[in-house]
Amino acid sequence: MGVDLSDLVSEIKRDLNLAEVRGKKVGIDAYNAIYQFLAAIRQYDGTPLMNRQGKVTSHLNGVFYRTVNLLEEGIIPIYVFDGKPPELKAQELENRRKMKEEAEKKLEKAKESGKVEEMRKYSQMTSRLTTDMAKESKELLEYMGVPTVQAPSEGEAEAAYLNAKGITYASASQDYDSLLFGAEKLIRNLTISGKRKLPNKDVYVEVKPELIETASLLKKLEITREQLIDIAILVGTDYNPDGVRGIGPKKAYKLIKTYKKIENIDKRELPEPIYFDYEKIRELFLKPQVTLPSTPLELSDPDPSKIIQFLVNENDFNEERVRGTIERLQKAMKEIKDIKRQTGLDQWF
DNA sequence: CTCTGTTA
DNA sequence: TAACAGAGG
Repeated sequence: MGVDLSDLVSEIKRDLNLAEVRGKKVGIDAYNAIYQFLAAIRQYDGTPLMNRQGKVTSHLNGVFYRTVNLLEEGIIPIYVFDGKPPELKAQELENRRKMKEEAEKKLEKAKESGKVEEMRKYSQMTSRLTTDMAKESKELLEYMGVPTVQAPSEGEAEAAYLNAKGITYASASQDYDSLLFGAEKLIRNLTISGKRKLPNKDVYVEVKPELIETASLLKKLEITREQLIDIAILVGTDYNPDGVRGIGPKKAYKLIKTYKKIENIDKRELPEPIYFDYEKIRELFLKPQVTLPSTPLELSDPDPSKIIQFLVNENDFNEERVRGTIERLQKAMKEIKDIKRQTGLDQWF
């Protein structure tokens, strides 16, 4: 999912020192983050964490510990949740639904034959982020004192808007769409632990946070954001998942460098005609549906008893562990207050 | 993904 | 102190 611009971005991306983000707000694409938790926080055979009623709790586990880790680094996470997807996304969403159905079938087969490796692989692929899960994640963050933002439409677009408006320092997501939506800075791999499992393997590799600045990218490529969007459309976005077959990032870049925009491209240069409405897709990236938050996005004091009630009593988390993490949370919040005092950015109340 | 206890 | 295995709910 998302646009694959890794080939174009590889030259200008750089390692991010987390100290650079101390005391600053970072918009987090909540869907992107929670989905990763759902896929990754599982037992060896792929069973997700669940409470006694059998409801999945992997997302709560991920949100809770990741958020405290970020706050301990002095980073203020602003989770941005998806609203209603644009109609043009229907095809992509349908594709994802089909993929999950396929994975579910394969999972059944793997279960029948008891192949544990495959069970885990296909379980991950069946991960579904429900509206309940999004609601529960927001609820937990509220008790933790961490603000959230409800996007009218695409969360990624809203997060990019907050960044463009200077409300956040950067936008964090694994997808490159943020760049198309107008984010100034994109952080990928915003994690503290630095370990990530390789797809389909039981091997862990070091992953470091990296920073991509839109201005550097456009300068390096000598193009405009509109042209970057055209490149993405040729390659394929969530609004035209197939793109133009046979055109990858490198070829798309050459075409746009030569012809400036999609409508100018010589038809003989394309392996197949363009059948999608590229003007409408462009519009979705250039003028996405976004909103200015009605209240300032500031941290507030955590409510330990509500966190305990929710995680321990309702979702069967280990009380000792949760209490320990709440202490870390409170300490981290105090330190952030100090950073703000020192840097004169105090907007606590 | 992240935490904790164990091992070298 | 760092690397690893196993568990978390």
